[in-house]
Amino acid sequence: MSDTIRPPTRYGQVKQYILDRIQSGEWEVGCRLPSESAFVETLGVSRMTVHRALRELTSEGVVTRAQGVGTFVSAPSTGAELLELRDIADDIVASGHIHRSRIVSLDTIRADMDLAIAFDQRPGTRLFHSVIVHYEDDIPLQVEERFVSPHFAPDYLDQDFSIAHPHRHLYRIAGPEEVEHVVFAITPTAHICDLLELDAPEACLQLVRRTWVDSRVVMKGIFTYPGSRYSLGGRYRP
Amino acid sequence: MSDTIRPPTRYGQVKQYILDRIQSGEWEVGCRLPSESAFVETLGVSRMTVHRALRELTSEGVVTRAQGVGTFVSAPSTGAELLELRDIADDIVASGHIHRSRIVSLDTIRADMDLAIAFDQRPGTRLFHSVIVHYEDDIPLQVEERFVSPHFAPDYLDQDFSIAHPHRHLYRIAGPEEVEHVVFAITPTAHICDLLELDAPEACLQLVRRTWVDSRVVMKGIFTYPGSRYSLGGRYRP
DNA sequence: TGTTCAGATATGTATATACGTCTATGGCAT
DNA sequence: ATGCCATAGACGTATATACATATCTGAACA
Repeated sequence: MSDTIRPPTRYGQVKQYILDRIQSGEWEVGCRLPSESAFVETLGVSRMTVHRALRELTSEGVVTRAQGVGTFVSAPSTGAELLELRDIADDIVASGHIHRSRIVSLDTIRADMDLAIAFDQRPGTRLFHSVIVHYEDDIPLQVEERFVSPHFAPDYLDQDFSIAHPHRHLYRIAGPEEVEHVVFAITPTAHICDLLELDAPEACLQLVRRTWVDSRVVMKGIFTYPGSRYSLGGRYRP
Repeated sequence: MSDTIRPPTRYGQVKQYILDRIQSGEWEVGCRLPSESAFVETLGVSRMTVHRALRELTSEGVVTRAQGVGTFVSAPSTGAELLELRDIADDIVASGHIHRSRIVSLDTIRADMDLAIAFDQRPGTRLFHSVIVHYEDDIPLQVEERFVSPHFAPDYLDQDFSIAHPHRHLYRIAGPEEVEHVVFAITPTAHICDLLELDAPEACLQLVRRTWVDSRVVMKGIFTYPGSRYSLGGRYRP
């Protein structure tokens, strides 16, 4: 229905040039893209123009970049990526609302290779896996988290639970596709209604809104965090 | 808990400078910000740095800009802004899924001043107000829309409904706060389960994901679209 | 009185250039 | 072999400059 029109701006054209080659399969997932300087020579535009195109593609989740390394084609979103987020409790408190929370389940798990890379730990390290219902005022929001913490004590289990700061969290949620600007909305599901034993399902209807503040995708098994001790090894095809 | 640290980059400092003044009330909602050139003289940075700071603040919903006009402080998000989006049906088809839809309700309403400005119409103009359930494959997603269309015929009501292209749509959804990258996720609610007379609520649990592609906020009563016949008049305080 | 048009202003884009920072690599000394 | 270090490569940021485009304003004009 909608023809793919040629973008009017040059950085838009560079974006389209890259998207076309990813779409056609010429540049596969995990494949290293030409460097910014190479694009400059190939396309005859300035490096700032290339940089802007690549920066936008990064924020759109199409490519992943690392300073000193290069640019790589991201894996297409499966809808269940691991995203690193700020603490939800802080967000709720900072926005002037009352925060409570209740732990539904809390276990420890052993990190597989993906989680180990994501957390910059060794495989087999014990991580916490929790399902927590956060309340913004009285509105419930179920969040599944995996995190690692040396300060965690199991007797928090029956108390109000506020996740301390220095931990790194990975929230498994619906993942990003190509977008410019982000809002994340969750409506409590029927499942949550049952979980909380709410007899008035209408109380669930009010939207609980949370906002991403850091949406960098941790590409499972493909990419490491900046500063990670893990080398990229031979995973990429240059 | 979290101290506000001074951003390391200059454009980050410019962003913080502006955010501080908005936070302190020195620059109120609707207030016109200094021009890029003015920031250059005041802060002693280059215009490109100011431009990048303002561009990011725009994508974060903090300010609204218009070429040839200026930069203005956006209204804080109430969580229910009017956003202009691309057609959901197109998104579903373009992503390779099967699209169906069902109209739950369809009425006409009279445009109030806000809607009139948003649609670039006169107040009192008849608009359509619809509640439609879109299906991505078999996953339901309820969407409330307001739109104006000369081509619309009421006998679409019992058919499959695919919204044609030239219409302008305004989706009332959870609105943006400060974010960099956007994902929108909706889980079908208990209300939707009732609406669709699903007896297996577990079928509702699967996430329906949609992605924003155009998230420009239409500031109600404050801003007009580029190209609108409506002048800005004296609404702003320079 | 209403219209047209030129100029001023503000943002949008593009380039060239420079420097900073991070990472990977390979050589050298231990 | 192991560790240290210099270097090259790649991305991140910042500036100065120029031109393009959209909007508003006010003066000239019919």
